[in-house]
Amino acid sequence: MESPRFLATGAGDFFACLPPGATAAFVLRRGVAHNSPMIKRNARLPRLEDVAERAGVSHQTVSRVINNHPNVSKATRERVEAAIAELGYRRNTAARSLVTRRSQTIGVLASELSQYGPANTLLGVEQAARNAGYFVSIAALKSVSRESIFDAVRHFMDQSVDGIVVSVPHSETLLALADLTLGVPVVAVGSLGSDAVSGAMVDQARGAELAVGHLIELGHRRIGHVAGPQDWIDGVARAEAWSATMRSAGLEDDLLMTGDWSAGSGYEIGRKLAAERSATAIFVGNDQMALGLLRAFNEAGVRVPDDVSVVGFDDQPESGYFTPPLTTVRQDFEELGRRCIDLMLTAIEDGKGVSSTVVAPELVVRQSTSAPA
Amino acid sequence: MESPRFLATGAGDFFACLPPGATAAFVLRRGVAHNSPMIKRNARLPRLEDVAERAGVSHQTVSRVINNHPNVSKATRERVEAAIAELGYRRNTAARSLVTRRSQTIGVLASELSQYGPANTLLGVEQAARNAGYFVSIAALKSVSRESIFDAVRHFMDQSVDGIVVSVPHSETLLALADLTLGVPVVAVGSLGSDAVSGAMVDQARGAELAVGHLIELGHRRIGHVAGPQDWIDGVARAEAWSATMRSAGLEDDLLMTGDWSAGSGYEIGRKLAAERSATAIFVGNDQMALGLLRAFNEAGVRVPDDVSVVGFDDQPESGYFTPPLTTVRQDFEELGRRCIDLMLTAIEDGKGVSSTVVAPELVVRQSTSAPA
DNA sequence: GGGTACAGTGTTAACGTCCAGAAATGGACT
DNA sequence: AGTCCATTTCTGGACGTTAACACTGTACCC
Repeated sequence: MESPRFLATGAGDFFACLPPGATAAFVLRRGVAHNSPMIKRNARLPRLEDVAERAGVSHQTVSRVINNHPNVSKATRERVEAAIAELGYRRNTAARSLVTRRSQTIGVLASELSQYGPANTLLGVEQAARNAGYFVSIAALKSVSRESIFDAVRHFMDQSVDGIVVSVPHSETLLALADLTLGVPVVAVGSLGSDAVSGAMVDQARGAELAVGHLIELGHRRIGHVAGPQDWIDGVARAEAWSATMRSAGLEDDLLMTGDWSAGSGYEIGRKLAAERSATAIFVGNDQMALGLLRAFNEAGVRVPDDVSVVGFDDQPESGYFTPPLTTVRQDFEELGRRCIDLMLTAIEDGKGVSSTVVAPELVVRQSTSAPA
Repeated sequence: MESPRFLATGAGDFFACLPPGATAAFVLRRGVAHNSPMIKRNARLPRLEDVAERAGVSHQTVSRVINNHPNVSKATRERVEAAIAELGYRRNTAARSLVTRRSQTIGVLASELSQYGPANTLLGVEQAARNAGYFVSIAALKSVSRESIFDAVRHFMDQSVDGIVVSVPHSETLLALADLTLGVPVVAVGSLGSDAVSGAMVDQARGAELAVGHLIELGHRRIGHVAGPQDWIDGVARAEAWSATMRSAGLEDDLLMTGDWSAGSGYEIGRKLAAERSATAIFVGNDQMALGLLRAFNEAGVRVPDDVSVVGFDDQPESGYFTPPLTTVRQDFEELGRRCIDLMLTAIEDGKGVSSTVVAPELVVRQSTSAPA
């Protein structure tokens, strides 16, 4: 390695540009503008041809080795692998994707990322995708409009992603997507999808049923629901399941209010509820609105759970520390992400059609619910 | 357009494969496995050559148009632009990046994404990067270890990203990165960086000073601090600034406790504090731990703010709805992301060296603070 | 011994873009 | 008309990979 033709420190190392004998730390300390693009431009990474030369084979044979083709003799394979390790060769994604028309990238279209659910869904999706050897490109929407969705999709198509995961929790989004024929698989997460789009979701109906069932079992008869916005898939699903569960138990489903998921809207609704005192229990669409409710009740002197029971939805880490600790429905977002990528991979790799999968929720009973007075 | 050689519906449309006269929706409804990879393989998108043919120029001229080279006559440019629009041409990223050695992609290394701060930082970074015409690739770390950081960095290098944004809030991470010479710019977000890495951060010291200063002004003398973990950059910075502010006001800085950011740890510490009653005010490292504190105080009959004042840090959306509404320090994460991408772009495009930038925090006074009894 | 079969390898040609240099175009000036 | 220059346009490689096909040599069969 006296006069290397290209920059590579060997041993599979991708940290280039070290003068012989110097540690990486040394280089940084020297005050060299290591992050100037210069270095990158000067650097010439080893390519198939270089590996081939070193191993004494053709570049195609090297390609076979790195792609695990069967028709390579053991001896050759080992020689090539040694050469790869020595040179620290790494396959050039751009060249590969130019010729294969595959980018090994999955685009994730997300919104509401500052909320607990969507953020954790993203986490699960990213983990699963990277494990499967895919890159994850993200487009977060500040506001959900047809325009911004199309923008993001165009962005992804420019990148020629192999598939798009849509984690936008509005019903409208799915409709907007159904109008596109993209040429790549689309998987919705947090929705069952449609006849055209695969979907992975937590079973919202079952979750609501668990929550309302719990209240009914405790002996409540007047159970209200604070729904999320009705342009959200989850908002609708939970409201409908509340309604269905009430009716099948022979109870009235007339105490329906609608918030916007925020603690603020929960607070406003809570003030009204505290004044009316029409229900002995409230099933709230998410934990944040439940937090607002609790605050309003506390201010108005309504005791939870003695006067009114409250159940939330999500089980955020904080929910166990509300005043009082909140009974709620837990969603396993990581599992959700995993399922979603499973669907995506079968669609990309096996060319499978549309299908959906459902993750079971779980009721977590804490201290915000009890039998009615 | 009787027998198009490649699939494109014209009018800048990237939704391919429509038979003439059919709407996209129609195609989907037909039950065709639209998301099978088949369609993609069959599809042949227009390229420079196709546009050139249509406009009656050479492919190089088209290239000049899309890259805004000056030496193209107005007439030619218009003809080319028309052809581009008609064919719905979009530049092939892989081919471009193969030859330019630029991927137009920024890698974001993130962790703790389920927490408010990091999630919003990501949002800001993504927004700014996409606005600047970059793709955003994400690698989320489940656990922060040298191993997982190197994995993620290798992942990014395989993708040949043009730069890496590091949003991992542990001090250790920066150290791990300082040991690498990557050949691409690295910008830390949520840290000032080092002599080798640029950084953008919210001014934690100023934030803590605002919080503690507010309490001192109200007349408090015994002010405790519930710090975040001391392997977190923010945790250390806030604790140190609390200490410095106390001492420069001639007050003791001996009431220091350490939590782990969670409401749970805040609750535990809150129980101890409620028993001891050693402080008249507590500056808590983040809003979640403050929530735990409030709950512990409420259980123990300690009134906030009458008996003890509490200040948080972050200003999450819920914090205004705690019991009582929390006085806290707001961080503008979006602005933070913007600054971070600014640094990145100058590093990538102008080859500028290492620098850092600081975003000012803001004190939000609500009802959890008052003068001591 | 000539044929097939097939594992193992090499050769050549794409993929779609950008870059350098060459070539053409059109005035302005001799 | 011829020369020169500036502007505009074209031609011919790269870039690093994979795919298709061609070529060896060995094993095995009739």
